[in-house]
Amino acid sequence: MAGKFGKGCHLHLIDGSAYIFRAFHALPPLTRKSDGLPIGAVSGFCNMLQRYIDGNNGSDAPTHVAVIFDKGSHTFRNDMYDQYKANREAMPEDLRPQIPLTREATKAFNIACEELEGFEADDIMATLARQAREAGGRVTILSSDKDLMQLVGGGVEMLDPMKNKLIDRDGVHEKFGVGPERVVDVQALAGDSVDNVPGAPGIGIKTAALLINEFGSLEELLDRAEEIKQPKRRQTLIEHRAQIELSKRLVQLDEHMELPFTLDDLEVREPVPEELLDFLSRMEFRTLTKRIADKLDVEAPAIPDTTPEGANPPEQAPDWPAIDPSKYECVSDSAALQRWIDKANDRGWIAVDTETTGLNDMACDLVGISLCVEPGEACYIPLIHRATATDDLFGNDDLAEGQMPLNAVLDALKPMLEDPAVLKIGQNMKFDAKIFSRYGVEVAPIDDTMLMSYAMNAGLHGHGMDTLAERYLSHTPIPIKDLLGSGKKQITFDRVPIEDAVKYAAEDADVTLRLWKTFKPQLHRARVTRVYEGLERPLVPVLKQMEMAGVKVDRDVLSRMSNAFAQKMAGLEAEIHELAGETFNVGSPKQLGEILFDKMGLEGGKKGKTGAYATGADILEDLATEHDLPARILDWRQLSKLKSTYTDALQEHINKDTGRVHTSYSIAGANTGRLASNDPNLQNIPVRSEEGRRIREAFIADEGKVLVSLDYSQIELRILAHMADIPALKEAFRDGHDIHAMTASEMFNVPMEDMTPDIRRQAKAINFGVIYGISGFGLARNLRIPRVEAQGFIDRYFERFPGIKTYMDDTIAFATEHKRVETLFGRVIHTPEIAAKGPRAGFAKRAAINAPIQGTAADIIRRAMVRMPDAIAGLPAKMLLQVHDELIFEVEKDAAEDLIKAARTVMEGAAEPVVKLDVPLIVDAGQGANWAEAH
DNA sequence: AAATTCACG
DNA sequence: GACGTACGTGAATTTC
Repeated sequence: MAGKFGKGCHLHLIDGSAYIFRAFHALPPLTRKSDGLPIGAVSGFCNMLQRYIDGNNGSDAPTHVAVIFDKGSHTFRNDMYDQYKANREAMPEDLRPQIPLTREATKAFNIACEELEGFEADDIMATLARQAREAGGRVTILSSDKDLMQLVGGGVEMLDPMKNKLIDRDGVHEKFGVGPERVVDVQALAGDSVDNVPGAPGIGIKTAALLINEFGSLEELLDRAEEIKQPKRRQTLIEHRAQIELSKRLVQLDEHMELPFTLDDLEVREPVPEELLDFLSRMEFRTLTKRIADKLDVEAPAIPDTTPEGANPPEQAPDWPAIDPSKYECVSDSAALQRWIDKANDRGWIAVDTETTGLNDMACDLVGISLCVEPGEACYIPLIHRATATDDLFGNDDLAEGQMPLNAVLDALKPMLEDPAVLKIGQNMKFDAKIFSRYGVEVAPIDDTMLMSYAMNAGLHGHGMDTLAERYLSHTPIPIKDLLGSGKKQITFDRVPIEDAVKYAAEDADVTLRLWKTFKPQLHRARVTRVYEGLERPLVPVLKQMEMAGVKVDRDVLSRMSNAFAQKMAGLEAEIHELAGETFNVGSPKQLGEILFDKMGLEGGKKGKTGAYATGADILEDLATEHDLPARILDWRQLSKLKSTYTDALQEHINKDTGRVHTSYSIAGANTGRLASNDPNLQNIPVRSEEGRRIREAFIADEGKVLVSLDYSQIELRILAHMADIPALKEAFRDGHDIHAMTASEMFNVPMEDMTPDIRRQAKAINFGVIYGISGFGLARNLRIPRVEAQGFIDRYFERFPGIKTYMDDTIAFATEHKRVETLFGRVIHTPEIAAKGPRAGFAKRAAINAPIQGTAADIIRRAMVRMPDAIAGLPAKMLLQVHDELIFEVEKDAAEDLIKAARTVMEGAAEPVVKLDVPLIVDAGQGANWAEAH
C-alpha cells in the first residue's frame, strides 16, 4: 500500500524501551559466547520482534509500523521539575551495552526506528498518533504503559503485548475511572511514584476519578475546590494547587512535536534477508538465526563455536587512536563544557578524573577535572591554577587566565555527574567521589577500573593506573613527577602550567576509559562480575561515607599519654645505658645487637644478608630470663612504638575542619579481599597489651552519643569448619561450645571438666596455625616447644580431623592446577608462585591455604557493610570503622540497643542467601563512651 | 629505598 | 638431604 498515509491505513507504534526492559527481566543473563558480551535483552527483543511480525500478517496487518525509543535522560520535563523520574533505578550494568544493539536489531528487521534527543518515546508516539488520527487512519500502540492511555480514542487503541489484551475506551475507563480525555487530570491528582510525579498528597486514582467525574475537569475542580465537602481533601487541593498543575504538565504528552520524519517514512517493509541474518549471526543467536533463515528460505550463516575458556582477549585496540597528549582539549568556556556534557549524555558513560593540591582527599583542594568519552577524545577543565610558580613577595597569588569559575563548572557538571543514566568511570573512584562530595556533588553511578582489575587479577599484579596502563595498553603515562618535581622543591598541582596539566590530566582520563573498555567485557569471562558488582563497587559509597564521617579523637588524652611515655622512656633509657655500660641509640637494632652479642657475649646468631643481629621481641624475650637489659629494651620499645605510631602520630591526623580523624581504606590493597586502612592505619590500634589498650580510650563518641562495636566471633575458624566440612567442629560451633577447649579435649584426650588453660592455649595455637597453613617449624616457634613435639601435635590434629588435611591438600592441588584459589563467594585470588621452586613455593602454598578462608571472611563482612546503610537508615547512627571482623558505629545513646539489634541481624545473615553456612555466625557487641569500653 | 621492628585481625 | 617458614596488612625508624 504505497502512497500517502490516510484513510484505510493502520499504524502500529511499538514502545521500544518497554520491550527492552521486559526482554531483559524475563530472560536469564545470556552472554555472547565468543566474547562474553551480555546479550540476553537483545535476544529477547529480537524474539519479540519476530513474534510480532509472525502474528501480524493477517487481514488486519498494519500498513505502517515503527519502534519508538527514549533517548537521553534529560527531557523538557526535567526542566519543569528537576525531581522528575529522579527515584528511578540506575540502568542495570548488563543492560547498558545492549541498548545500541536493540536499535541495530530494529533496523536489521527493516522496521523504522525512531528516537529524538530530549523527548520521551511517549511524546513521539503521541504526536504520531495525532497525525495518523487526523489523516483518517487507525493506530495501535503496542504497550501497556498507563501514561499512553490518554491517547486512546478516535481510532487509537492500545494492545498489551504481554497479555495480548486490547485496551480501548472501556479499558481506559476500567483503569482510571474516566475516559481517555480525562486521564491526565486523574494522573495529575493521583501522582505517580514510578516517575516521581508528586500529584496531590493522599489522593489516589479512585479519589481522583471521583473528583474529576464530579467536577468535570481538573481546572473546574481546582477553581471550585472550596465546594469540596471533605475538609481534609479540600485543604489538600487548595494547598497543593501549584504542585497539581505541575503534575498535569508532567503527565501530559506532547502531541505537537516537530518530527524530522513523516508517517509515510514508516511504511511496512520486508526485511532484507542478508542484513537481518548478518546481524543475528553476529549476535550469535543460533536458534533464531536458523528459524528466520528457514522462514526466508535461505541458508543460515555459520556461527563459529568459539569457547571462552583459555581464549585470549580479542584484539580490540587497533581502531583506537594512539595516546597523544597534544591532542587533548582545554575547556575554558561554557559552550565547550556543554559539548562534553552532551557527549556524556549521548553515550551514557564518561571517564572522570580529578586533580587536586594533594593526596589527602579530606584536606586538599580541587584544582581541575578531566573527562574522556572515547579513546583519544579527552579534555581537562582547569579551575584554580595559579598564574605563577610561587606567590610574589607581597603575597599576591593570582589565578591563571582562561579558567572558568569553579562554581559554574560544578553547577554545569552536577546534573550529569549525578544522573543515574550516565555511568561515571574512574580509576580509584573513591578518591574522586570524596573530592566531589566535599564540593556538593554526589557522583553516581560509577565504575572503577582499579576495582575491575582487582576482581580479575588479585595476586597477579598491582592495580594502580601506571601498572594497568603498562600491562594492558602498553603505554607509560606521563609521570606526575615530571610536573610536580620531587623532594623539597615539589610543587602542588595548582602551580603546574595549564598547558602541561591538560596533557597529564586528560591522558589519565583517556587511559582510564581505555582500561574500562578493555576490562568491561573481560569481567564476564573471568566470572567475577558478581564479585565486582556485589563486593567491590558497592563498597565505594559505603567507605566514602565512613571515611568522611571520621572518628572523634581526644587530643588531650593522647597528648598526656605522650608526655607520660616520654618520661618513662627517658628513665628506661638511662637504666639501659647503665646496664650496657655505655650510651648508644636504643632505637638502633644494629647498635643493640652489637652490645648484646659482641660486648656482653650473649647467645644469638647473625641473620640475613645484611649480617646484622636479629633483636626481635621473641629473641629478646628469651634473653630476658638471663639479663635485665633485654627486658628493659622490650619495655622501651613498647613505649616508643606506642608514642611514635599512636599517641604522637594520631594527633597529627586530626582534621582541621572536622576535628576528627579520617582514615582511608584501600579496597584493592590486600590480595585476599580484606580492606587495608591507611593515613592513619586505624586497623592496628593497640588492644593486646594493657598499656596499649588505653590508647583506645582516646577514640570517643560525640556528645550524647556512644561508640558501638560489633565483631564476628571466630569467623575464620567457622569458615574453615564449613569449607573443610569437619563434623566435630561444626557441631561444636552449632552447640556454642568453646572451640579451642573442644579441640584440646579431642586432641589430648582430656575431658572438658579437666581442661587447663595451658592445654587450651596450645590447641588454640594449632587452630590458628591451620588457618595459616600450619608447619611444624612455625608452630614450634609460636609455642616455644621442640619442633618434633610440634610436629607430633600436627600429626595428631590431622588424625583426629582428617578433613582438614584433605582440605589443605585439595586446596593446594586446585591452586597448582589453576594457579588460583577462590572464596565461597567466587572471589578469585591468583597464586602464580605456587609453581615456584625453593622456599617461595612454601610461601605460596600457605598463602593458597589461607586465602579462601581469610577471603571468605572478608567477603562476608563486605556484604554486611554493603547492606548496612539501608539497615540502619532510620537510626541516628553512622558506621565509622572496619577492623576485618569488627564494625564500629557512633550512635545516639538512646538508639544504641536498636542499632546493635539491626547491625547484628545484618552481620549474622551476611552470607545469605548466596551461601548457606553449616555453622552459625555469631556477633558480639559492646558499647561505651570510648572504643576501649565498646570493644 | 631497603631492612627491621611491631601494632592489629 | 637441605632449605627456611606460620596468613594478611601499615607505619615509624634506622641504615645503606
